[in-house]
Amino acid sequence: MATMTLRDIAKALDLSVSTVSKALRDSYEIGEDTKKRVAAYARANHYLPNRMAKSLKEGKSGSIGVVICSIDNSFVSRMLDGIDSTCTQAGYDIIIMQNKESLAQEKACLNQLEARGVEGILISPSAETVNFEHLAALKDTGMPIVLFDRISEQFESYQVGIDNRRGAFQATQHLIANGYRRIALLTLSPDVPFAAQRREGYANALKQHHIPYRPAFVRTVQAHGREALKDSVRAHIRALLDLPEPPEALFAATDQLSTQSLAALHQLGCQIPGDMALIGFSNTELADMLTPPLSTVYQPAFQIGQLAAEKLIELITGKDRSPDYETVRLPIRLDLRDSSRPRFQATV
Amino acid sequence: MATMTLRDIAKALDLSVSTVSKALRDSYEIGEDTKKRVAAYARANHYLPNRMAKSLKEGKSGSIGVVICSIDNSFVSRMLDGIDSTCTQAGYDIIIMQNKESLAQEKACLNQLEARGVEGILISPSAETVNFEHLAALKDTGMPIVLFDRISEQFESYQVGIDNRRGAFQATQHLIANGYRRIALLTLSPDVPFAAQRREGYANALKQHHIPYRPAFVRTVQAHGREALKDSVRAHIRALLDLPEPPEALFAATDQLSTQSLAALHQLGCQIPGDMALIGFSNTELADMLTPPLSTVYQPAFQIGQLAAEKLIELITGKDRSPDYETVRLPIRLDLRDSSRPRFQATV
DNA sequence: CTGTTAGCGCTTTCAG
DNA sequence: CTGAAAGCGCTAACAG
Repeated sequence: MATMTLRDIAKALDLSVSTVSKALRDSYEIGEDTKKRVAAYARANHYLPNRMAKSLKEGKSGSIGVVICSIDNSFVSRMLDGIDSTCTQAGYDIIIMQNKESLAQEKACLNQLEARGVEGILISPSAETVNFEHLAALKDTGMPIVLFDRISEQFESYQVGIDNRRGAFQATQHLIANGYRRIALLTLSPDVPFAAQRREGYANALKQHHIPYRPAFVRTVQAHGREALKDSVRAHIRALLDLPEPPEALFAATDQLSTQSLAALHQLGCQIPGDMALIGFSNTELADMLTPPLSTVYQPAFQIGQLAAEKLIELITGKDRSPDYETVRLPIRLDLRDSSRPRFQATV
Repeated sequence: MATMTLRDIAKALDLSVSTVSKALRDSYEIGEDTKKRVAAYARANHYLPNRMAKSLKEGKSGSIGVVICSIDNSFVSRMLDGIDSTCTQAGYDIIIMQNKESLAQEKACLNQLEARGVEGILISPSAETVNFEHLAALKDTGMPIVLFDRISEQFESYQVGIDNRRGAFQATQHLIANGYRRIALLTLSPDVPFAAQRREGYANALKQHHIPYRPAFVRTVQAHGREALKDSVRAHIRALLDLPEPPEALFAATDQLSTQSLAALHQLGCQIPGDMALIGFSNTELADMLTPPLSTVYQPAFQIGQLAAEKLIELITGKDRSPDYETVRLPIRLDLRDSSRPRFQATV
């Protein structure tokens, strides 16, 4: 009773295996009555086709690999939800692997997925991934790949994310519009493509408003682990506050960085936005309820996941006939709240 | 160059397929030099064993199925991280499926996973899952199953979660200790096992302190979708506030319910804890930074995931020889903050 | 309309 | 020490 196979049901019904197979797949070359008998027996005995066998035979696994930095991240899990929703609908299931911001791990994930026979890969590269040779090699193998979230201009492929330059530009410009001129940036290494793009957006906004770019105001967080990152953020913020002329506002260029900045500022007894205004990339639904309500650059996470998955499925099923690669940049939304309220405005 | 098989390498090295297979698995019956040649060629040509074939042959897939309500939930994703960490270490990979709180979906997930040949299943049942026949049937098939998070006393199996009764008891008792007597409960239907347990804990605490149980104070949220849930929470809270004698404190018995309650109370212009104290089940790292800082019943999510996965792997590998089922109930931690600060105490 | 056959890539007896 | 052969469960020609 363990697992029922086509042969079992063929034997029971005194048919051949292939007849049963075809009957189950509703082939035109099988008689109605036979189909019914087979279907009835299968249902009654809870027959489940063995997908490993089917996959092996057909050379298709019906699954899609997804590589992300960490599943324990609200922004990421929102994207995963989007990915899952379109994949499930299309009949694919997904195998999720975490690179934990390590290039070595990322390669291991990719190998696993390839060995598993996934039909395509959705990947948001690790923070250590500064070149894309391993992905290029995989792509040359014929594996459909779509980059999402952490997109890169160095790598030719389909990509879905946001316009990082523009998002960072808008956030910085918003601070400027609200009267801040000494604006710090907390971000990741410029080796990380999306971080470099956000850095540019920040710099461009300053430039456009004739505000000098001060290297001391641009802080690069290298740490990745949960605790290490927390400590690093705190150290950077303390360093900013200790500057002879400290900044009046901070733009945190990452989801994690934003919430950790808020925490660190609290811990250091810093008034927001009185002592330091704050805006960050963040998708937390709790932004409204934070102290103070946190201004955020909101990314359409679910939609990014959906679109990336749709694109990948087009590639897999060969619906995509276009010769060129395409990068979809979804618009961000600026959710302005108290943490970046205009300078010198009376507190409500 | 697409995918290299054992046959390809056998042909290239003028060996037989079985020799190559054995060489790669370092069999004692293969000569050292042959092994080296094979290994070298395999590495040089980026040979990856086809896991579908291996799985089919061995009847083992090397994968574990995980069913959760929704991946887009910080508590869940934390547990998933725990699961993934132990599974990856043990060489299993995981296939995650969402039931979206629907029993029908849950069954579909289970079928999928079974067909995929997973070697065991970790499941946190949907809110609609009030009986466990489908799980029992699957278990009788020989499929190792471990319930996590949403554990049930109706279903005999290995389970890992928290002591819901005790957690709810402690939370309620804390409110009582802080001077609140009119305490409302916002929870899910008692048909949901863990919700029933929390309800009991709440009731027991009241009873032990000779506080009457008022049905009007116990609100059951039926909705599940993101928006529907939000609306439902708001409606319930409004109803509570509109009572002739409204409650002074609220205990929200779920992660989602807690944050939505906070949001709703804000929206309705209610002071916390002045007009209504609040404590909730929640794992958000942002609790400290909410307005006001939110008192929470903190569950060791990562550890729940880890333990459940460890147990499952023991079952799969047959290390578990104990005849009886076991339910591990991890202790919760009460993180007390301002939202449930003592009644009549001066605001800081 | 139904059955026979071959084979997906791999592991595993069983012979050489 | 190496190879030939069978078979995991399924599908897809190709025959009947």
